[in-house]
Amino acid sequence: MRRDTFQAIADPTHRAILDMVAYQPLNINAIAGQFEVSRTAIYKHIKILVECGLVAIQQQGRERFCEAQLAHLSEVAMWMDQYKAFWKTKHDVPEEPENVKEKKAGKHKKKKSGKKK
Amino acid sequence: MRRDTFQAIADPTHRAILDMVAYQPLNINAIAGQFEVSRTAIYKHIKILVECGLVAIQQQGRERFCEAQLAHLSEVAMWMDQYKAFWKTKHDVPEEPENVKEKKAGKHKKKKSGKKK
DNA sequence: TTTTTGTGTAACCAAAAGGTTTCATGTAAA
DNA sequence: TTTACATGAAACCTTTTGGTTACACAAAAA
Repeated sequence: MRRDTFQAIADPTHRAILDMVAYQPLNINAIAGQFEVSRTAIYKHIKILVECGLVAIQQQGRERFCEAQLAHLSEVAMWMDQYKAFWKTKHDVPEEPENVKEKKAGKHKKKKSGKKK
Repeated sequence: MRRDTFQAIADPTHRAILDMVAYQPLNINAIAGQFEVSRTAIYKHIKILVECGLVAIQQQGRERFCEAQLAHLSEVAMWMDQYKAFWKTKHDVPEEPENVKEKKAGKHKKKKSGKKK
């Protein structure tokens, strides 16, 4: 099971949880209540975030409050920093490469000799 | 199948491929030759990167050269930007978009002047 | 021409991801 | 105490991921 910051923020649910607790700690039930899936499923997501160091848990009575520990995002930031020149100098609307359009249009299409079975 | 930039860069193999082709296009065999796993496995990774728009493919004869299209990283950067305060303040590396123009391709991180937060 | 090289893809497989239900346990409330 | 609540975790299931081998085919080389 991969447990790094890149993997952690790859999951949309993880990002949603981080968005929720970024500015105010919430207990686990409060977080789970915002999602369609079960509390257990959300609990597993939170557990992963804790293992990655992106969320810290603070016990208060029988409740456990999750608070964001976003410093670990710097790992991602540092990796991206080396490529910042490739997208910061341009506008922030990325262009779609031709190959992607072809692939999305249909896999049977070839660039040159179009005979494929 | 998730096909977004966050998911794309979550995979260490994907990041390694991007690192390889960031500054020079390489054909698929050349990329696959750098990994332990089979060419087919690497091909699938490249395909995902193409579908995410992070790699573009340019055909030359029977070879297909992969080149990085890192503009899509801005999606990740924009999400992280909102939390920059949580980890940027310790390094004190503020952003100043007006001064970025002299930045060229390269791994050098430049110190910039100006205050954002 | 024939052979080799570079690539695309199908079929298959094991492991991991991501969900569920169920139950155990500690704390708070009645 | 008894009950309700908040959480942790086990057992299980289905789908996705990430790999393999085998093969097809076009382009380059011999």
